Amino acid sequence: MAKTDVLSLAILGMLAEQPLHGYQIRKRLSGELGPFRALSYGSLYPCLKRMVASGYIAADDSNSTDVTRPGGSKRSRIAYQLTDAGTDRLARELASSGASSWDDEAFDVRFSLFGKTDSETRLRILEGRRTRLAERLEDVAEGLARQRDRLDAYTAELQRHGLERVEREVEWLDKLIEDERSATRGTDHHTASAGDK
Amino acid sequence: MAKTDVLSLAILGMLAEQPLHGYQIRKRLSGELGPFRALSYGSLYPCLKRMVASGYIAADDSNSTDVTRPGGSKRSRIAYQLTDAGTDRLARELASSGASSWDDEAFDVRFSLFGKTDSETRLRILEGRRTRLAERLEDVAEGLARQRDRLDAYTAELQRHGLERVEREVEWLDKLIEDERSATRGTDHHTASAGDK
DNA sequence: GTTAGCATGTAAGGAGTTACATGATTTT
DNA sequence: AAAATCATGTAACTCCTTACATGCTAAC
Repeated sequence: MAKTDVLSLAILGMLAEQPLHGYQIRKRLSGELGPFRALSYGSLYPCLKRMVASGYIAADDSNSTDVTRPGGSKRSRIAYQLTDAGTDRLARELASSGASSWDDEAFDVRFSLFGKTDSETRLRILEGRRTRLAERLEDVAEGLARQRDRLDAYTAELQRHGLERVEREVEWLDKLIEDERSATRGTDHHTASAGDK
Repeated sequence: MAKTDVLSLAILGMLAEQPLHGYQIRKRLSGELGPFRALSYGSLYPCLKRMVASGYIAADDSNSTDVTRPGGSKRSRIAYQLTDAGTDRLARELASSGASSWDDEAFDVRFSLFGKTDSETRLRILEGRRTRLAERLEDVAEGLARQRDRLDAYTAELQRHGLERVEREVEWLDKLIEDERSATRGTDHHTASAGDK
């Protein structure tokens, strides 16, 4: 288990704020995470089903308050909400930078949940992501050096642009890391910081 | 058919320069396209197989020049090269901005083949890509406006950063488009052009 | 002589998409 | 009353990765 697929984590985080039904989850997910992620229903509903089966969320199919029809089959709108197990699961997930939060997608989801994450973990994730990008940078630079001559102008430009993009993301991370550190110094530092490690 | 999967296009383009064997193709592919694409063998070899079956490439399993062994089974190193059909296919693919070249991945591959693409097609692809990104920009801006209040600081920052990234890519494309246009005016325009700039 | 890297492949499976199929509710 | 949009779901398929399985060749 523990193989937290990214989607279910995002859903857990979303349901922590309020119960939602599938259709709403999809819209928010699409909006919340950058210009990415158009997530299809064919992906979402089976995931919700699995999560119900695992006991992390409960389907509240109350067609409810208005039982005019004998068959009672209005059927639309199934609201999902976190169970206790789901709340636990989310808390555990949020506390550890567990199953690789460094991939592009996983990082975005983790980052969008930073509001519910403690500052130590935030820092760990930001630094992990930074390390990962720095490695990529090295790989590319190395690759470039090895085959420099064989590259036509367009391929070289593509490389340059890709490199630039990653460099900018590293700068972004550096800024965030710095902010995080100064915020920590200011506020919730509980153990004295004297020292070594 | 016609459903040009990206990988096979990249391979066609690569083999147009020289015959290569699978292992080499993979290394180049990994290097050539930005910091992306680590492409596994489990993906590559079946694709090569399909392409052989379709007649676009030929497998030259010559263990050849050195037939000391009676069984002749050295087996390593299968060089692939374009067939006539493959050359045709590549030419057709390169001439049309066919099956959506606007996705992130497809665009990168198409761009890396710009050296073999005529300038009209180059322009069409660059502009198509630009349009696609501008649309995304609109979608995000709209989404942002609609839910502005419900966003915590981190999610908002993620959005902002995503937006910035796309904006930069649009700028990059604008620069390329401009270059492409002025190059066209300068050189391969057969109606004269005494240039200013 | 053993490790590291070159070289080819297959099988199982994950994660998602498209297309389909259905029906309720709101807006025009 | 028609059209748009809300709402849920399934089945088939695509594309890719991981893990496995094999063997050659160069370097240390």
